[in-house]
Amino acid sequence: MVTPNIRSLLASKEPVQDVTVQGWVRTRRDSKACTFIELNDGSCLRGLQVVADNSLACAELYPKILTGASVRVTGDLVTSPGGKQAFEVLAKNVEIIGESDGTYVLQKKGHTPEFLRSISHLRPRTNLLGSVFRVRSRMAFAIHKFFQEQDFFYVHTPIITSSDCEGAGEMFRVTTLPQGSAAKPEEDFFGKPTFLTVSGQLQGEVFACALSKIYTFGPTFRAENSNTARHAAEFWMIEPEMAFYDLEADMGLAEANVKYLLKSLFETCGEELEFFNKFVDTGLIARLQHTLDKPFQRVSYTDAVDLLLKSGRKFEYPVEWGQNLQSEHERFLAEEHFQSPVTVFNYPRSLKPFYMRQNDDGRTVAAMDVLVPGIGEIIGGSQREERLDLLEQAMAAHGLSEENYRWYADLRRFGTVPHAGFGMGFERFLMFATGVSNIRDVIPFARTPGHAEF
RNA sequence: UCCUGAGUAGCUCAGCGGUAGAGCGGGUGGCUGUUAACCACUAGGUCGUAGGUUCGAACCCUACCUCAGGAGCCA
Repeated sequence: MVTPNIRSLLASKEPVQDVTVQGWVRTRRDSKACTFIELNDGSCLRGLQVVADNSLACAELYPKILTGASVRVTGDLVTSPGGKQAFEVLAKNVEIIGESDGTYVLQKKGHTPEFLRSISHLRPRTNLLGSVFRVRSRMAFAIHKFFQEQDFFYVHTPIITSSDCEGAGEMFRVTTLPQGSAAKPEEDFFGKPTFLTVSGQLQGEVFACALSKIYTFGPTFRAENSNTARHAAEFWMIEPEMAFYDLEADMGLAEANVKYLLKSLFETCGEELEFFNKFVDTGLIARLQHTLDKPFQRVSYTDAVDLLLKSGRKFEYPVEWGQNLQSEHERFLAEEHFQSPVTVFNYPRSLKPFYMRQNDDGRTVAAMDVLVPGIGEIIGGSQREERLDLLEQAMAAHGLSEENYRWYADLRRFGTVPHAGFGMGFERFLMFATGVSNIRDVIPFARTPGHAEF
């Protein structure tokens, strides 16, 4: 039996006879002649009010209908005399599918995100996490739409890899050898050391140099001991890679991508946005609207350093050409100076990985980072070095073996083309889109140092 | 990994050297087309763990554990 979800019932234009609805009880209130059940099935933020008269045969069950119980209700969808909802279901029968008892920890009062993290198996039933995960699903779909509408092909790059996307971070080892084994890597399952991927970029380049425009969208793993609200050991990344794109075109695509997603967010997640704006971050909708309406600011790394030096601001870390921009510097640029997302480009060569394209000045590479207020870096990308001789020099300078990266150099050896791409952290984007300030609350089951529950 | 702060009832918190508290949630009763319903009663706690100081410690000190915020690394 398939029953209509609450979302579709609440969208009804008129009363409907004989409906069956199923869901979980958020709360029950007794009245003299009837009981009121607030029913939610996760199909939307709002719940459906069920009114069950005490004269029904099922009335003896009412005391057992506690918060968290699952019930099946048959009745009529009628206009509600109460002020807080247009429709309600006047029950003819209420059936308990699964009971709940007084030990069910979710109350109708607010819970802290920290407590909800300790019950990851129940937290999707809350308004906050339910909203986050509905948004997550719709944004994932919008990402595919954005790229597919522009003739990008979705490529499934490997999860297990033997190549290190240098500069992306520490890797998790994948092995079938017993713990503490002294066996050589040649004796391992794959005959060589293998790892969980830190990026699909290098393999993405293979396909961009064949299908022209591709994207990957999948899980990524970093074994960094990072303990912050913005890092997870397992996260999802969107990585487009485009042949015949230069850095300018790359930056343009990154901006268009973010704006497309925000437009889709406003169109498909209105209720959730209102909820976040009310309970999570009161400046959220205004900030997203501003991001959508205004062009992203662009500034070269060199100009950004000048801006920081001339700001008259005292920073904890000194600003110096050739040094990484620190969090406080990025925050100053995005939150105070530009007060909007800002794309910083042309970073010092010494700060970046081997595959980024060297600029004519000899000291910078065609790299770019998109910084957004409140989160910091949300996108990192570059034009790739397409000139074989320069790529080989860079590999040598980074101490990479020619043999391991021969396949990568082959892309330049045979029909090389200018190409570029970027990576966007999906969870970072969701934090920006929802105002939720901890990455652990925008991913269903967070993996962070010391934590891999479920 | 470093710095800072916090751990008291199922949840959110008050108490900060002298008998362990409230609201919500649970139970019982009442009232009521209610909507974070309301009213009364009630059950529920080795005050994170282990040491120490003190006549006396939830409170002061030390170590450890856990969590949070910030930093580094990055997406």
